[in-house]
Amino acid sequence: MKIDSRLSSVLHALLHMAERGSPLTSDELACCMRTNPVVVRRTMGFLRKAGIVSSSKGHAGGWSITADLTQVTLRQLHEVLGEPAVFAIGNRHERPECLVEQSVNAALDGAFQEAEALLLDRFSQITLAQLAEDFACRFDQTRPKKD
Amino acid sequence: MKIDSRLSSVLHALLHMAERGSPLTSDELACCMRTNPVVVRRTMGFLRKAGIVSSSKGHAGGWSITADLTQVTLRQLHEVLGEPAVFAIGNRHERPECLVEQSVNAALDGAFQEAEALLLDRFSQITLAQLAEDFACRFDQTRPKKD
DNA sequence: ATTTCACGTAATAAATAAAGTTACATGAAA
DNA sequence: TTTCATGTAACTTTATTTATTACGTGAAAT
Repeated sequence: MKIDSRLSSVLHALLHMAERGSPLTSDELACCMRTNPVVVRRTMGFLRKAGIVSSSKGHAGGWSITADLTQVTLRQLHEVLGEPAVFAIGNRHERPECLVEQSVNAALDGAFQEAEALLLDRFSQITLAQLAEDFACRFDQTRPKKD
Repeated sequence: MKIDSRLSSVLHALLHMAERGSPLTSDELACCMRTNPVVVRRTMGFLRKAGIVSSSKGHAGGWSITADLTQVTLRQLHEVLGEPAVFAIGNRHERPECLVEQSVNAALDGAFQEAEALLLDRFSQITLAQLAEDFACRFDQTRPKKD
């Protein structure tokens, strides 16, 4: 199953942008995410439309964060990316005529909806600022002698 | 994203088999599941290896349930099918060197693990017998005049 | 016996969707 | 006016699931 890693990708990009003050180009982001600059532009375009980042052309251009890191949650980013399907498993037919299949779907849907609600709730409780702080801790731990 | 609907499929098949006393052929199952008999045999083969169903060749052959419907849970079936990946979204790289990406992964993994645990817990609480009963209710509701 | 039926399985093809790539237009700064 | 960087369309690649074809095995009916 090929999974959608765009949320992971944009988070990675956003944190790098938060670390660096000046704009990062699509090529730079593509390099640290091991992907292609066009893919970066395509994906970051969703965030631009949502006002989370801005892009500028020409010399010293690139991508910058415009939103407040404490206000952007993972859930918002998930929505901005078009709320892609969360699950890789699911019903064979969405609206079956067969009563047997309707029972099966009802049972599975109930479980999936609960799990998705939990996931989105967790996503809504994590902000970019928290991730940036977590990164700062990890970074400090790699330089234990700095006292 | 192409989702794995095998769990849905085998549940559908198992309930049809529970309704009917005699064995159902792969062609019959394929017909009601709108798929191919070879796909049915391939998927049901996992359940046969797990001792949930048996198959017989020749005239009047086909698939039968051997397990107790009250003992088979959706979680067991999920395991029998090889515990396929639950989520369609995930990390870009599983073990990144980049500290930024490690922070991102840690946050996402935590949420995913909680949601998966909830889903599997729900799955473990639903038995084939419960689904069969749910179907019986739906069936009765389509024949309200029967008294 | 032998014909029919149905599963078992390998090998291959088709379908699907994300990701990657190419190409070129737009616009800003040096 | 040259260089740099984004914006986007179109196309290709890649990975994976599902579907299909083909043939083998074995059980039951005639």
